[in-house]
Amino acid sequence: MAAAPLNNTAVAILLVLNRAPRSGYDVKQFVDNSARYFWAASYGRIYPELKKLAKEGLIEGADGATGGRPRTVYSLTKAGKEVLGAWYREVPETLELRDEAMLKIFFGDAFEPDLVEDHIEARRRNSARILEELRAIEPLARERAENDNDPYPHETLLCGIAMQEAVIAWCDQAQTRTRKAR
Amino acid sequence: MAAAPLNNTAVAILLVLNRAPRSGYDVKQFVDNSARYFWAASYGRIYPELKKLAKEGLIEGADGATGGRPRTVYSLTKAGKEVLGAWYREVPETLELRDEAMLKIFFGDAFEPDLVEDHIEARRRNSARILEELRAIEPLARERAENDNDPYPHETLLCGIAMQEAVIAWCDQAQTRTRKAR
DNA sequence: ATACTCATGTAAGAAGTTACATGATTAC
DNA sequence: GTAATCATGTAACTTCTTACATGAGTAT
Repeated sequence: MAAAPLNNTAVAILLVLNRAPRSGYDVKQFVDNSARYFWAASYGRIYPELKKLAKEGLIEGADGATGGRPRTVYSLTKAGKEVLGAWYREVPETLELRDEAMLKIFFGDAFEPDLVEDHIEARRRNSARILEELRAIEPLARERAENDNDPYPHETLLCGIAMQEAVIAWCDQAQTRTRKAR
Repeated sequence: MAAAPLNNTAVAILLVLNRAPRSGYDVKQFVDNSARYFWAASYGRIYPELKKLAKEGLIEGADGATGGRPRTVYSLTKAGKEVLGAWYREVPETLELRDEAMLKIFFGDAFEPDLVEDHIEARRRNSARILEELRAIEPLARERAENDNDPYPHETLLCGIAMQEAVIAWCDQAQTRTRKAR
């Protein structure tokens, strides 16, 4: 069977399971607590995808029930590691942004200036909130980077911080400039 | 009939038609040439959505054939303007990013350092290419902002430039830091 | 002539969200 | 006991991409 290309959910699952065996629930938690700002996955896709990957032999499930609570813990198979390695080597990479506030600002001329300013302000608040969250976990991430000798999660966090700071700075400048022009 | 919430394609269509009547083809062109970096739309969604919006009475089509080439030019109805205005006033706003390079970098520890560096480099090139494109159209956008007395498209362009610059700066720093650690 | 752009559309399938349903365990 | 969290899943629906098909006009 030809290797079907890995979808967004599949790569997230394989990457997470490559670190350690986990349940579907835990995969979702891990993604939410780490890659959430640049990669999303929902239960509605994770569970079907786990079954599909298991059927294809890229992962395998084992019973990991804790007490009476049923639980399936999945781990990568050798085939799964190979497919993941091949995917990792590929270079053309998705880069998609969907930014509704920016869309509203772009088309702002057709609406009242006050409304546009609200959206610049909303965009600012959104970035400020994310920035706060990122900064809150940054010390821990830095510590982990040193302890585990793995700089990458911390580095991507720094990228997120830099991006949010850039947007916030722009919001401030844009507000000043457009206010002055009124 | 209760107002169905506007989807991503619908808002793009309404915003574009609110500026001036256009064909489906032209809507796509306009979005591609302006909002492309933070809002995407495909023909496969635009044409069905045009019919749906027309059926709902938010837009209406008129024959705009040029010679023997058939063409339907759509324009916003009064109802469409109202729905668009209501949408514009809403504040909770989608903000989604899907950044495959960042995902690969995050999970880089499980792979060879050279590969991770390739992905940082790829991410940098990607942002550099976008930045070049944005900078190329910036002078024209600035001129238009002054002539049309509409600062917003130029402002969002400046935001895009700032974001790309931030990512590029981070790529440079991340490469230096992770190389040093090797 | 031939290649490109204009212009509209459909079919098929993948991907995705959201809401719902179920039940166990744990912390208060 | 009750609320929150752990844990798994499905159903219904929307959205979206991609590929294909068609044909007219335009520039070389």
